[in-house]
Amino acid sequence: MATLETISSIDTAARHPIRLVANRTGLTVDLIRAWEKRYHVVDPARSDTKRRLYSDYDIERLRLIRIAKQNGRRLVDVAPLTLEELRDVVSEDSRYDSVPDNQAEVYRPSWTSPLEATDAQDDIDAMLFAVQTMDQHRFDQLLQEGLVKQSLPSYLETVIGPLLREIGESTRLGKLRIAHEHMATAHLRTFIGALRFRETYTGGEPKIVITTPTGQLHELGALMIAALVSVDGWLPVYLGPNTPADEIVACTNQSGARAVSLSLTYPADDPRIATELTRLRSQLDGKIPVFVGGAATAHHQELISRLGLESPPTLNGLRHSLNALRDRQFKEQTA
Amino acid sequence: MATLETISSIDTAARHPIRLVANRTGLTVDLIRAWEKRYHVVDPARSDTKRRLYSDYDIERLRLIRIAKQNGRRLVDVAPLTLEELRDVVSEDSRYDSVPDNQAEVYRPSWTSPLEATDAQDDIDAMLFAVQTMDQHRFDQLLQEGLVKQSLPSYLETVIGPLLREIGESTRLGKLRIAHEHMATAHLRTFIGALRFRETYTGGEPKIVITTPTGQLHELGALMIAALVSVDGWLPVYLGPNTPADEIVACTNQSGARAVSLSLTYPADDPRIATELTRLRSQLDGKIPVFVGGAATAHHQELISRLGLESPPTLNGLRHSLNALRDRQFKEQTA
DNA sequence: TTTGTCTGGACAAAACTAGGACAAAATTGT
DNA sequence: ACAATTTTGTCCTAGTTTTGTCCAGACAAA
Repeated sequence: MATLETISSIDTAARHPIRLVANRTGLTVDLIRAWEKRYHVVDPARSDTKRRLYSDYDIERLRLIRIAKQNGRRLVDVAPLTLEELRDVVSEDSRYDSVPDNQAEVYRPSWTSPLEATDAQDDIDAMLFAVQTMDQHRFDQLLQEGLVKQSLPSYLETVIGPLLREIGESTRLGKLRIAHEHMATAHLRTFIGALRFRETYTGGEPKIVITTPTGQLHELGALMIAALVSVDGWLPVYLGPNTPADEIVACTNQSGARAVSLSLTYPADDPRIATELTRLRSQLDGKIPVFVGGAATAHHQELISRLGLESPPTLNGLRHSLNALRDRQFKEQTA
Repeated sequence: MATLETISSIDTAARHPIRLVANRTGLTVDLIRAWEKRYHVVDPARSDTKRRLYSDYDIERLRLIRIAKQNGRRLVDVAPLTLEELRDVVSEDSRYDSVPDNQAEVYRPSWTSPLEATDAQDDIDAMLFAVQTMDQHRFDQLLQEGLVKQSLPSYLETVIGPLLREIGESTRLGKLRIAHEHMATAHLRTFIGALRFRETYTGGEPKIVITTPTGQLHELGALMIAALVSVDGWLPVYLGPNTPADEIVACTNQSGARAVSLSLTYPADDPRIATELTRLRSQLDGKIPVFVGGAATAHHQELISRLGLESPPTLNGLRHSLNALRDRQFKEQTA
């Protein structure tokens, strides 16, 4: 029923200029015309002065075809499909390439990684420059543009994470003022926070409580985790920074969360970290795993292993553990 | 969805000269006239000597049309639309502004609720209930829906502000746990932060530095101000909470801001407030006004008047002061 | 007087169209 | 594995339409 509604809500009469179509689909104007010329991907109506006029239906088609191409389909194959067939193709593809695991990382062709590496560093440098010149608009723009280039997980890992470290470092060395760091942090808080809303919720997702323990005031790491796990179908219960251990426990119980993730960054040697982690682990249901990550994790390795907490070395490691956990719990549930 | 003002709150009295309209919309005087001549985009009233006199309604229209053009719309298509239709068009386009990079097809729930004028307190109660039950999704939904019913300024004043106070109060009284408050705060941080990006940026806006002084860790008040002033055509330079006075000064100078706004909430009796405000006022160019607001402002009235800071009693008071300031400075500029 | 706005028209830049060229990337054949 | 072929994105030219800016002379406001 929902699909019927959706289909009927597409206006086949609305007429949009090619520029708008390019904006919405992410294709270039040239490309849209080329596709039409070669494969009759769409057949837009014309104005009385021969300008192309597209319907919502056309736009949806083009968007889907772009996605199908990204998934490796050839234009010749998808061009003649109807909208419904396109949807099927796209949703089928999306089932497979969602989670690139660590091994796939290793098998990457050699030419990609140096290219991406320099690319990412260029982006980061541009962002740092925008911060230094207090060009907020440019900063936001760069953040937004960078996201289009790659998947959210790799973007967080290769751009946002390093950017945060460089900003912190530069401020410590006096290359940036505190005001610059503040501005950048505030914008990143907004940007990363907004990422979570790109995902849809069905209501059946397993929950994970994400926060930082008492004394840890930097929330961006935790927020990145929240954005990250929602990609993989978890529903983050995000509590912001500085949450006491017993509040984490209460929240986990009330929400029925299946896991907890904590971010530790600064100060690394705060003695409260040890007491809070210990209390958390002792009060929390033993079946619920506690993940810790962040720059300060290294200072507490001994404690972490003694308490039986998990500290995946990379974001991808965390994703992997969570996916395994979700699948395992799902099996137990249905068994 | 991106409703910033509702019709009822827009003054239809025609009184603005064309220069001011150009200033506020980011269009040139010539262009406004050309649009009127060719497409009847607006039909301003005239003075007895045939000068064009624009209403707030006209200005809002022109702003929206300018945005629609940026999104790729043709003037011929948008010119005949009503303000309501324009809003729909613009908000629809803005949904596609950033091209989704993932392959999952996302169906957004279609338009759900009829806009009924409910009491603000009902909304707040519903939000509090969502917080108490840790129903994040519902909470976000309520925040979003509430915004549709009224203009952003009145929404902040009548709903978000009181909601914040009630959450703080309830937590203090033990009706809510700290975890609830944290969750609500984190979501509100994301929500209000995202509001700023609904505004367009022409490059000509006067800037205002917005933050909280050292020791004041609650940023939501400041963030509300940032969202608020951007409605009126200011560009907020938002620094987050806890910024030392000399950093505020440095930032104001580097960005060329024309005003500073500080939010004081908790703790109200922190002695650093006095020292930081004093230092700020003494180091800052005397021509740049400093606005202070927030729950803790009442505790420092004497200091504020002694230093010559401004503390408008309401958000609307702040808006008026800023609008007056902008128009005054604009006149000086062109004189 | 000086500055700003008015009308109407002229002009130039930007955007779109059609057709085709070209090179990089992907696929196929040997 | 290598070369030939096809596919695909980008770019170019030249003609048209759309859109932004500018100008001139008259009048109004400061």
